[in-house]
Amino acid sequence: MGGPSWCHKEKLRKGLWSPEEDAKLIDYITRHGHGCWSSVPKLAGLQRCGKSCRLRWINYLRPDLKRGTFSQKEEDLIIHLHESLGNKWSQIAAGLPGRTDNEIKNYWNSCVKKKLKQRGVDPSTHIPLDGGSEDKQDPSPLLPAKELFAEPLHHDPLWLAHNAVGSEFELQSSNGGNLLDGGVLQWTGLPPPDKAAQIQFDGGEPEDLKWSEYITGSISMSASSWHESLLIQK
DNA sequence: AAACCGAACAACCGCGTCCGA
DNA sequence: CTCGGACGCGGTTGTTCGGTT
Repeated sequence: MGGPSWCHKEKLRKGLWSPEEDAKLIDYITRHGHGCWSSVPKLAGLQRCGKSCRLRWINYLRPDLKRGTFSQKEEDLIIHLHESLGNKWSQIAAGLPGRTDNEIKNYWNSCVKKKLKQRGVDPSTHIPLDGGSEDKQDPSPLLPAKELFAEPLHHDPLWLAHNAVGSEFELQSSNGGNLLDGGVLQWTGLPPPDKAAQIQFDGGEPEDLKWSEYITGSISMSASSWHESLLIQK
C-alpha cells in the first residue's frame, strides 16, 4: 500500500486501442483540444498514459491524415528526402502532407528499403552497391524532381532546401497573383540558414530571396503555367 | 484444415531537448 | 543556474494478417 507514484502505471492500459477508447479521445480533443498531454487521459476518461494518447492522436486519429497506400510519387519523394535528410522522419513527413513520421518510417523499413536493394542501391547511403550493379535495370526509376511537383504540394522550407537544390521549379501562388507581391510565399518552420535562393521573373534578372522574411505559412508549388520560377542554389 | 512464415502495421520505450519554476 | 516535467523523435518490439506448404 502507498507505493511510489509510478505504481499507478499498473492501472494503465497498453496495446491496441479499442474503438471505444478512440471515440473518447476524439470526442475530448475535438471539444477541448489536447492541451497538456499528460492530463488528457484523465480528463478524457482513458486508462492510458498521455504519451500513448498523443501517439494515437497524431498517428491515427487526426482528421487531416491521409490513409491508404503510398502513391508512386509519394514513394519517390520519400526516397529523395531520405537521401538528403537521412532518418529524419519528422522532417521527411513535413514534405508529405497527411502522412506521419511513424507511417513513413514503417513504410521505409518494410517496403522501400527492400526496393532500393533490388535496384542495387544501399538504402542507408543511397550509393550503388558494388558487384556490377551498374548493369542492373532500374525497374522503377525515380521521377525527375520537377515531376514531383506536378500537383500542388505544401512543403517545409528545410525539405525544399534539401530537395530543390540545383533544380528549377515553377510556382503557383495561392491567390493567383504575384508570389511576392501577394505575400503568399511564406514558410513553415525555420529558414534554411545555409542556402540561398533566387527568384526569376519572366525573362528578367534573377533576384535574391530572403528566407528569413518568409518564416511562417506555407508554399504552394505547381508545374502549371506560371511565369515565376525558383532556382535553389547551393 | 492446420501450421508455419514473412510482411505490414501499430504501439511502446528510451533518450534528448525545451521550457518554466 | 539548476532541476524536473512535458514533449517530440527515432529505434525497436509486438501483433495481425495473408500467403504458402
